[in-house]
Amino acid sequence: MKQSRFFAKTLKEWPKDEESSSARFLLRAGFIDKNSSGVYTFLPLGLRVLEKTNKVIREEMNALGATEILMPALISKKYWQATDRWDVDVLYKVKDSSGQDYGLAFTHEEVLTPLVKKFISSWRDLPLALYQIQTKFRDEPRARAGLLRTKEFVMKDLYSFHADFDDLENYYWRVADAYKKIFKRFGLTTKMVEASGGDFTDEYTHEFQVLTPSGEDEVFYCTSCDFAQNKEITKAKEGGKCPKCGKNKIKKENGIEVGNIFKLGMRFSETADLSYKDKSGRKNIVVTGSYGIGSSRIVGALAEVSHDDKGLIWPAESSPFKVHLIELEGGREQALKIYETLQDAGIEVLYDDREEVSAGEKLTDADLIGITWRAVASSRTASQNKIELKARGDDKSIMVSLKEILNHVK
RNA sequence: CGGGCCGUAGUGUAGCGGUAGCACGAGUCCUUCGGGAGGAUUUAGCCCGAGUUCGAAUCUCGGCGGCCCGACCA
Repeated sequence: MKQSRFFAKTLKEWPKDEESSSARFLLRAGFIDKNSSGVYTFLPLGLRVLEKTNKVIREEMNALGATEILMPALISKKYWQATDRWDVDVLYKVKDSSGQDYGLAFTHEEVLTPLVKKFISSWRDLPLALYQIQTKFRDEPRARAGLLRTKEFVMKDLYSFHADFDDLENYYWRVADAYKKIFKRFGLTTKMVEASGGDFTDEYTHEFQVLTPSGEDEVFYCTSCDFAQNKEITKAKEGGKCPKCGKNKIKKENGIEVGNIFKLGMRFSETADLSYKDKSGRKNIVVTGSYGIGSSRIVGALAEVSHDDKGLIWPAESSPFKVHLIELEGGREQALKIYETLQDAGIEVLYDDREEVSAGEKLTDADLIGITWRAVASSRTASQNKIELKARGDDKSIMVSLKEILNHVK
């Protein structure tokens, strides 16, 4: 992709009013554009990061044996009434021209449960796991911090259906492992934290929290064992005794919730009469679980956690491009050759071919955008017949040949 | 939804009752070219409404919008 033709521009100034560093960087570097409070456009750079995020999530969901579907966002009132959720505060309500009421989905149990009812009848149909990656709407009383809390956001939601609680339990922990793997691939360090199940279950649920001072949740965890609980439910105190291992190693930190997993049990299936016939022909209620990952929020969390004073630093799996190729004075011929070579090798490259843009500006932009690898071609590098290669997080660059560059960045 | 701060060219700001200015951006031309270049020239603005006043970007009230704190957060 040639940058001269790319729909993205960095801003010379910091966006005014924004305090959250992820919002400041994502806006200034041209990843997103604010349309109104809590509502954003994903510009090409931001969209690429979002798609990378979704790609990783898809791979891990498919590995769990889950199947992808896409449900509607516009949901007729009757579905919300069936679960008694037409009047929840976060539901956006709309009317069509004939006066029909709809709610914009903030979650999809209402759609999913009646859907699978049409498909599940026998023990042979279970277990079943379906997921989607889709835009959710929530009438947040207070959007904040760029992509971290928005009114419209992209979320992966997975729902599983089981013959009994044992099977749910087993699957639940498999999903937990998949989640850990996903966040690890993003380079995000997360804590799996016990939290309240809200209206859904008396049992604890688990949240995946990225620990950072700017997170809006508070997490109490033990530095000696794996105990971790959300402030909402914990009895642990900072510096106090760990209820699990007994040591005085409780620490308090803020976190960004990037995922959660729920054992719904029979909460929705019972009221919806979602059931199956077991091997002896007896009717049983289906046991369910639901599992979410906020993929647009992950983009925000990555920006929040991974940057320096010059700009963003994308981990390899999230970077909008693999290589940012910077052409400086006298580097045209060399740059074109690298560009072609990388493209032929299937490596995504953003080629800064802009003319009449100063070297300083190009390099500053590259730091701001934060693509994992930066390659510079100039008269200086051309004379040595090498390319200057630098990882965004590193101070030092190395001189490599055209062949070597492929080994480094692939 | 309570509280606070704030709305001036595309962006960032100055003006604090009396001719709306600066920088960046964008356009044109010349010179530059390894860390947001220099000169010339052009372009573009007071969130909306009411009130006070001879006169309002400026004061008052209302609305709308943004950010932050809190409440809320399937």
